[in-house]
Amino acid sequence: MAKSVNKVILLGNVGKDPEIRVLPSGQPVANFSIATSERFKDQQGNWQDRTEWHNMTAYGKLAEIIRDYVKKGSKLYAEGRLTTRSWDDKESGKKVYRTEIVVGDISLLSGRGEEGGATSGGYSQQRSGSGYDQRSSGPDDYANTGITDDDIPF
Amino acid sequence: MAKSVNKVILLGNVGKDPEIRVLPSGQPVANFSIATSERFKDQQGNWQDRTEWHNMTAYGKLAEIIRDYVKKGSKLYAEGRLTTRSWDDKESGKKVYRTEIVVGDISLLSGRGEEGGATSGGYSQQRSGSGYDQRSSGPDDYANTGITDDDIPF
Amino acid sequence: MAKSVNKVILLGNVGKDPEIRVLPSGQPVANFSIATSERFKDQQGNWQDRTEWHNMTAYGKLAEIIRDYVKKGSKLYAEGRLTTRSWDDKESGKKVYRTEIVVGDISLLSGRGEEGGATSGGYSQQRSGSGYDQRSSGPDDYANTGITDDDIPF
Amino acid sequence: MAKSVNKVILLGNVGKDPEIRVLPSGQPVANFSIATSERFKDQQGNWQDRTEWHNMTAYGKLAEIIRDYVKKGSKLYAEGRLTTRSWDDKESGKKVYRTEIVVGDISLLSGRGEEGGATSGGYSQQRSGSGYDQRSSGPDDYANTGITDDDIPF
DNA sequence: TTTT
DNA sequence: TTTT
Repeated sequence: MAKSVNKVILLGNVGKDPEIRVLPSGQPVANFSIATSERFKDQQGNWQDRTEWHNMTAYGKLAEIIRDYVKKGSKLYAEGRLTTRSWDDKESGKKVYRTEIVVGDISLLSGRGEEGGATSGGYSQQRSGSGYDQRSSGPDDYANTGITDDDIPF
Repeated sequence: MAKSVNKVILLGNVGKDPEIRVLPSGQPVANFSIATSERFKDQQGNWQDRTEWHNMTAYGKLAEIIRDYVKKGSKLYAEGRLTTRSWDDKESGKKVYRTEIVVGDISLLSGRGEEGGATSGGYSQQRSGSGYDQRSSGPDDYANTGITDDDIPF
Repeated sequence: MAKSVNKVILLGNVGKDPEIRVLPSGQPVANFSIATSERFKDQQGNWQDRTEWHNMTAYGKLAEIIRDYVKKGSKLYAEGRLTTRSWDDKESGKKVYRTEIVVGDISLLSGRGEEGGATSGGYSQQRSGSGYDQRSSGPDDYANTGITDDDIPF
Repeated sequence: MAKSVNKVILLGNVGKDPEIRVLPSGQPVANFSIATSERFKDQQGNWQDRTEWHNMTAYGKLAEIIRDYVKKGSKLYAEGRLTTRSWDDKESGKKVYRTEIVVGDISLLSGRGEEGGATSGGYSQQRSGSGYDQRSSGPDDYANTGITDDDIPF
C-alpha cells in the first residue's frame, strides 16, 4: 500500500499552562491547546478575526519538555498528526468525537509574556536525530527507536 | 500579532463518493473523508495498522472539481486548514465538536479503481498558478470564487 | 496531469538585512537568507551544530513587508517553493546553479534583537484570503488575482 | 536557541532511474531527481508550464527502497530537508553550489508507466510507525539505520 | 530527465 | 467509509 501522510503544522499561542498526566506505564502525557487565528472579511466588508483552538497531546520526553518550558501564552511551532477518538456519550448515547493533534515536534518561540521574547531561554525540541526517543511505544507513537536517553544532548 | 499557521497535509484514500450540497447562495460545497493509516507495534510487539478518518470540506470551484473527479477509493493529496465547529447536543445539552479540514488544494493521484490508476484522467487543482484566481477574499483562507461569508456554515 | 507539489517550510533566523531591488516593471523584489541549524553527533559522539543557509526571494507586497519589518537576526517562519536558476559561468563555461525559495508566506516571530521579542510589533503576512495580490504576474508568481490593494487590511 | 525547521514537501515525477552508490562504509546512497511543474501566465496572458527539477538524495534503507521501487517516471511524494554543498570550481576558482533535498520519507504513488498505476506494487516507506526504527542517531534528521557520520558526504 |  |  502506498503509505499515507497525516501531517499538521501549527504556529500559534498556547491557551493555558499544559496539563501533565502520567500513564499507568509511567509515561508522561501533556495536554494543551494552541490558538491560531485568521482574518476574513465579514458581510459588511470589515475585517474580522476568527480563532481556532487545537487540542494538542504529547507523550514521553516531549511531554516533559512541554511541562518544563511551555506556558500559557507561549508562542509555539508544532508538528504532529491528526487523531480522532470517539466514545458514546453516557447521557445521549450518541457517539461523540474529539480530534487531537499528537505532537511530534515543537519549536518554542517564546516563553510566557513577561519572561518571554525570542531571546529568553526559549527551549526547542526538534523531531530530528535522536529526538525520536521521546515517544514511547504505543498506538499514538511516531516512533519506537532503540535510542537511549543519554543520546539526547539536552 | 505575528500571524499564525494552521496547515494540514494529507495523502490517503477517499472513503465514499463525495457529497455535494449547494448553499443558499448557490455556492457548492463538497464533503468527503480521507483515510490515512499508520503502523504501530502493539504491546505484544506485533505490527498493527490503525486508520484515521479525516472529514474534508471544500467550497466553490474546488467543490466542483471534487464532485467531478474524486470518487470512493480515489487516492488524494490534500492541503487544508483545521476548523472545529461546536453546538449543543439537543438531548444531553452537552457541547459537541466536529473537526474538519477545509481543503485549500488537492492533487488527484488516481481515480476509482476500475477507472483509475495514475494514468487515468487524473485531474488536479493546485493552489498556484491559475488556481489562485479562483479565490475571493472571504473568511476562508482557501475558499473559492465568489463565496461570500454567509455561504460558510460556521 | 496530476498537479505537483513544491513546498518549503522554514523557521530560522535572517542572516542580514534584506536587499531590495525594483524590477523594470516597478515590482519590488526582496532577497535575504535564512539560517536553519540542526544537531548531529560527530564521529567522536559529540554533538555538533550544522547551519544551512537558504536563499529567499519575495516579490511585490511581500517584498515591501520584508523590507519594512524583516531585519538581520529576525526569527522568521516562511513558506515558499523551490526554484533553481542556471547560467553559464563566463570563465569556466560551466553551467552553474542557484537554488532559491520563492516566498509565498511569512510570519515574523521577532524583530531584531534589541527591538525584538515576540511581543514587539511583530508583523505578519499570511498567504491567505486577499493576501495573494502581493505577487505580481510573472513566472515566479504564485498567483495573479484580481484583488486590489484596498482589499488588504494592513 | 529555538529550534529551526527545514522541511521540503514534493509531489512529482522521477526523471530517471535512481543512481545507487555505496559509501566506503557500505551504506547505500540513492540519487534521483523529481520534476514538479506549475502553470503561470506569461506577459501575453497565455498559460505556460514551467518544470522545476529537484535533486534528491537518500541514505540507508531508504536508498534501498528507492533502488528497488522507484523508477523513471514514478510519481512520488517525498519529504526531506534542504542542504547545500559548495566547492571551488577547479577552472574558474569560483565557489559553486549544489542544493539537494535529503529525503526523510517517501510515498510511492505509482511505478513506471507500463508497470505502474496506483495499483501496481507501490511500496511506501513512511516516517512513522515502523519507519522510525530504521533511523539511528546521526547528522541527518532523516538518515536511516546504521549510518554513521562519516557516511555522510558533507 | 518526468508527467498529462 | 478507503487502500494494499
